[in-house]
Amino acid sequence: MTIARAAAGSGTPRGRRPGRSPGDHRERAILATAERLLRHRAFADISIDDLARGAGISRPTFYFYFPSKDAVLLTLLDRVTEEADAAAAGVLDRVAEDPPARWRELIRRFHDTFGAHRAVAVACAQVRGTNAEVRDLWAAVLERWVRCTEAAIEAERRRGAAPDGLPARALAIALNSMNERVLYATLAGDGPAVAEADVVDVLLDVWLAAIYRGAAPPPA
Amino acid sequence: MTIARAAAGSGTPRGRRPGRSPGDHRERAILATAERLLRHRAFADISIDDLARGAGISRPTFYFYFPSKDAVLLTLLDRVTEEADAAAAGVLDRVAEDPPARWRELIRRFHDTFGAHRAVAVACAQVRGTNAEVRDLWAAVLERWVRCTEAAIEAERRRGAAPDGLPARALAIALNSMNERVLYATLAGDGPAVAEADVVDVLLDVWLAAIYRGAAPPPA
DNA sequence: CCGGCTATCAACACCGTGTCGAGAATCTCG
DNA sequence: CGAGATTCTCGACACGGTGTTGATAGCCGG
Repeated sequence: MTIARAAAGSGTPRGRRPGRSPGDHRERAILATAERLLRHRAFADISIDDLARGAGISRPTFYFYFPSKDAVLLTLLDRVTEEADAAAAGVLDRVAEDPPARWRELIRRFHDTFGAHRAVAVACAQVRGTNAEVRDLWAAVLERWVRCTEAAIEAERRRGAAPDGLPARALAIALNSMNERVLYATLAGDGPAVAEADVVDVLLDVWLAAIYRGAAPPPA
Repeated sequence: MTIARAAAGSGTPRGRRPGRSPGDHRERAILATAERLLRHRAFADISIDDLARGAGISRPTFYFYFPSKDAVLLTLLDRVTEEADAAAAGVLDRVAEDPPARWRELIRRFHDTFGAHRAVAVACAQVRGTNAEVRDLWAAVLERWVRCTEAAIEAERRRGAAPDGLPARALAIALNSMNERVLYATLAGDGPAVAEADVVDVLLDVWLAAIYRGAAPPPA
């Protein structure tokens, strides 16, 4: 299964045609300001006024481009998850060629993508608690990844590389949830965390143990 | 290692002597109101006025008992984690007697405790993003559990029941993080989740695979 | 050159938080 | 008992952030 986006689109929020208009420039400026401020301040500590001023407009004008502060973050999240999807695309289709290397590649790419946008990732994790749209978007993204993982585990089982055991879906949920939480703790430095240099290998180790049960998986 | 609380105390917030005073009654009323309202509304949607009215006092009077809305939740969280600590206490000291049963018992007790107070648990998870005190308290609690897990894994390795591999601390962090996230998703019904009836066994399965690597652990 | 779309902002209404200062109720001890 | 401290209470206020309204300015096509 290849990761494919379900046209979550959400393109330009207001009724302007996409392309080269003065308003398009402003919209980008707001998004850039948000990502910039997020590097030094928590999302809750950034006001709409900060975003507007950073983009060189007044607060009411902000509302011409986005319906709320949360919508800005949602757009940012959408971009990042799109990037992560692209980075992960196809990796799992070739798991059998060299299982440990492929699984590692998958985990590493997620780590790299979210590491490159950690300000956005951290802000989304923080806001997910209070904002239903962010929560739902993230849930949908995670669901896609869970399904990919599930399909790959089942494929490994079919070719006899992985033993049966837990339902593939339950296992896929547990492993992806672990990755989310561990990666977040590492990137945000929040709570007990694994060192950033080790985190990919630690996660990989648990994935392989849970999927293959100690038996070294044979390449196809 | 037995779980022991580090006297996080935080007892009565204002300068009253603990015991049977009219103010003590009010304080309990506020806490009870918070836990009750949390069952039907998100924490962010509950105002200090709601809490005050629920406890039969005015908003300014609320501030006599708690410095903020978040402080109420913090007190609630402190209670629940205390309960979880008590439930988990000692279980890991006897892992070797019957490893699968003991590890399962540990996971099940956490599940039961947080399941019994899911409104508080869910609210804390949501607020952790924006409130440093809740985040820090939770981080400290998790750190204790990680250390217990770590010690138990090392003990299993010393007696030859578990093979060497990942540093015990890294493994303990990964597994506890997985539990936190998966349990939260299940209790809150947020995102891809394992059915509540299965969640303990799913988590246990990954723990055993990661710790013992497919080799059935011998009892002492 | 006019009607409609894009874009802008000052001013306003609203809501929740937290503080202040003035009290009432209760307790303590000479 | 009653004077002084302490516990407890709330009306009224100041503040800061959100989202809306209505008026206005540029711009582009017909």
